[in-house]
Order: sequence, then C-alpha cells, then structure tokens
Amino acid sequence: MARPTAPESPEVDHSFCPVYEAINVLQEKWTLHIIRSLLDGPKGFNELSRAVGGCNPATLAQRVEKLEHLGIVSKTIHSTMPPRTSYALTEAGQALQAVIEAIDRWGRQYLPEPVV
Amino acid sequence: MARPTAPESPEVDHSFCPVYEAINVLQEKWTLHIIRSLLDGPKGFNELSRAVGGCNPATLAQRVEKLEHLGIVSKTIHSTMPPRTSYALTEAGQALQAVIEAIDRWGRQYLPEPVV
DNA sequence: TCATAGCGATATATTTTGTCAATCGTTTGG
DNA sequence: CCAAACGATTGACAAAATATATCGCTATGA
Repeated sequence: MARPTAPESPEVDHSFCPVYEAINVLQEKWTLHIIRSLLDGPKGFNELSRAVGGCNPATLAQRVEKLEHLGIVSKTIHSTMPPRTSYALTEAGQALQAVIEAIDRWGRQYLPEPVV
Repeated sequence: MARPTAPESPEVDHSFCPVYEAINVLQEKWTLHIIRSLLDGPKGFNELSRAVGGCNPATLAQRVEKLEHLGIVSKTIHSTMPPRTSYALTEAGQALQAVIEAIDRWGRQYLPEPVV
C-alpha cells in the first residue's frame, strides 16, 4: 500500500505508477468533460456548467476544486460582488488535449452509432 | 434530449457527439484500468481482478459486461466446470491503446510526484 | 424605479453507484 | 482428504452523485 488515494489490492503493487495515478484522476465522473470544455477557453462557473452539460453545481464545484489542487485548472476571482470568476487550464491541463484528441479519434471510429 | 444514457442539460445540445459519448464510456470507474490490464493479453476473471488491483468482483463483472456489450471486450467461456473464462480486447478495445498511451505520457510528465 | 435574471456557489434530501464479505460447486495440489 | 483456486453472484452497507431550493448581490430591461 503506497498511495492512500488509490484503490489497492494486496496482490498487485501499483506503488507509484504514474499511469495508474493518471487514470485515477481522469476516470472521475465529469473530469474529462470539464477539461474538454475548458480546452476552448476559460469559462465562469455557470458557463462551464452549461458547456459541460448536466453536471450539478455541487459535483462541479468539487471536481473543479480537485483539479485546481492537482494543478490542472486555475481559478481566478475577478470580483466577489458581483460574482465573477473564471476557470482556465494550466499547462498540465492544456497537455490533456492530446488525451481528449485520442478519445475523440477513437469515438469517431468506434462509436459511429448511438450507444444504448 | 437525444441520448438517454448521457447526462443532459436543456441549454447544450450534445446529441450525438461521439467524443461526448466516448468520454461517458471511459469515465466509469475501473473501465480504463480494465482496458489497460487487458492490453497485455487476455485474462481470466480473477487474473484480471488482480491485474486491475482493488476492484471488487461485483463491479468488475458489471463493467466487463458493459464493455462486452459495447464491443470493446470479448468474453470466451472455455469450460463451465471447472470454471475457465477469458476476457480479451476486440479491435475497438485494442484501438484504445492510443488513449492509454496518451494518458501514460501525460502522467509521466505531469504527475511525477505522488498525488495526495 | 422596480421586478427579474444572472452570477458563483452551498445545503439538504434522495437516488444511484460502488464496496465488503460471504458463498456456490468443482477440480487440483499437497 | 483437506484447503485453495476458479468464475462469478448475492445482500447489506457505504460513498458518491443528483435534484432542487436557496443565498446575497448587481446589471439589465420595461
């Protein structure tokens, strides 16, 4: 047991495998959607919420906080009143474009029909 | 509302966006770990479980069934008693190697230190 | 001027999802 | 001949996500 945040089994040693960690970060619900939305520019909270499509504010706030903590997203408060905040991708976040593009290519090729 | 399985908001139209769908498939917990494990060859149920590391059998069975249904994983029953089954990636599943590799590169570059 | 919509969130209650631990009948290794 | 391993399945439980309402405040339009 090396990484407390990662799910572990006694049989396999995943101690510190960057891919395993990366997967753990990206597999959380909405995370990839958030990153994809931010790839076309910084957004405010509600703006991001609309772009992501369907994520409720509680989850969105939590995800975005975690991504900020991981250095993937940066949060800038322009004014508290009226509330004006913007979320943008950091360099690490921008680098995830490659991942999104890979998913994009895969989706176009192998999910041509609606998934039921 | 176009895709019943996808989370939707009235403001944004995600009706049929392959990337959006692909993300929805890949973001489910353990899915990427399962695919990554199967990239180095077919595995039995418990073998897969150990390779994935930490996923409980109920969830694993459910994930693997869904992936089979999506045409990403194929299940072959060699014998029912004694139980002998193997799970392998289909062509669509193999194609996800590109995605895993992109995540791999990203992880190595941007997650060099343990993620708390 | 005065209601209204929008901002960035947060709280509570409920539903969905994932986990834990035990279990099945059979074969194999010691 | 007893214990472990195989591929799962079950039911009770915990954790995560959702819907919905709400906050204080302001800029806008009628």
